[in-house]
Amino acid sequence: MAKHESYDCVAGCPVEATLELIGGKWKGLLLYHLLEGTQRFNALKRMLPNITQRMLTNQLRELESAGLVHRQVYAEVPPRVEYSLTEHGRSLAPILNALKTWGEQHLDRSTCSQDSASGTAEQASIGA
Amino acid sequence: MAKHESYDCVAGCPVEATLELIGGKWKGLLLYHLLEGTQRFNALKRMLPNITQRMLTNQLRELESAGLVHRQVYAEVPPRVEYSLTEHGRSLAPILNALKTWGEQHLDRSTCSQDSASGTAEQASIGA
DNA sequence: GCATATAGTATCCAAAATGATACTAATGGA
DNA sequence: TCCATTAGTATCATTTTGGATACTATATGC
Repeated sequence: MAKHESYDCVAGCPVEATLELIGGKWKGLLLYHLLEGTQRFNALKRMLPNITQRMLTNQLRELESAGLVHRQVYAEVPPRVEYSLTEHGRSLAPILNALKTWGEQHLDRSTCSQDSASGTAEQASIGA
Repeated sequence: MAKHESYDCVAGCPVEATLELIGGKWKGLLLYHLLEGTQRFNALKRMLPNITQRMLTNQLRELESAGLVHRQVYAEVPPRVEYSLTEHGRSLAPILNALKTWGEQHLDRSTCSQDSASGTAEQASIGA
């Protein structure tokens, strides 16, 4: 999504601005996983099997410059880098949970490859 | 943002899926404005001064196919088309409000051109 | 001496999103 | 007769995103 520097909105501007921070391809996911606690680079990579290193680095750096994520480097070999949410990032928790809840209630679950509930059918397909 | 068809996430998937629905460049804004009620095409265009017709049509159509927005065409001349939220769309209200509140509290207000509160300075700039 | 692991970079390319601009139809009013 | 209005389309160019691939450093274990 292209950034817009001058928000030409009068009313909904903060909505767009917030959406821009968390709207990268993997950012929602990353934030969501980091909500569970500090994670190393490779741990995150394992959680997102299809992400490339480039994108993982990239998205994490963007989250870092947005002040949402803290990056802690340990001078060891092999290197160790731990990522965690800042206070700022943790304050997104209600939003992330709202997104998750809405998605679970309103989107067809079948798009997700695996999930615990596969027999129960109380989920609404989009048209409903 | 590129769509991903097969959500490779096990846990945060609904977060990403929901984000995809509302993550278009103007979608957050459009949904936010439609929360206030039914709007005609040109009314929306006036609310988003920098949007092009192409993008407005485009984003509205996408919201429509996502089942979030209803498009009512009146066979008049000149044409009249009214856009409103579906139930599905209205159910996003908590999310949109959460995004707005978070943005107001955590983002530097100065990026926004105009807004009512310009004297009070209780907003935190990003670094805080 | 060599492979392994970690957390990256660098480069190039493809695809998707967005923007600019010009065009349309039908009717009412000046 | 001509212009304005509405809600679009069509076409093209540009920008932004995302993906593939190959490359790096260095201590450790074998």
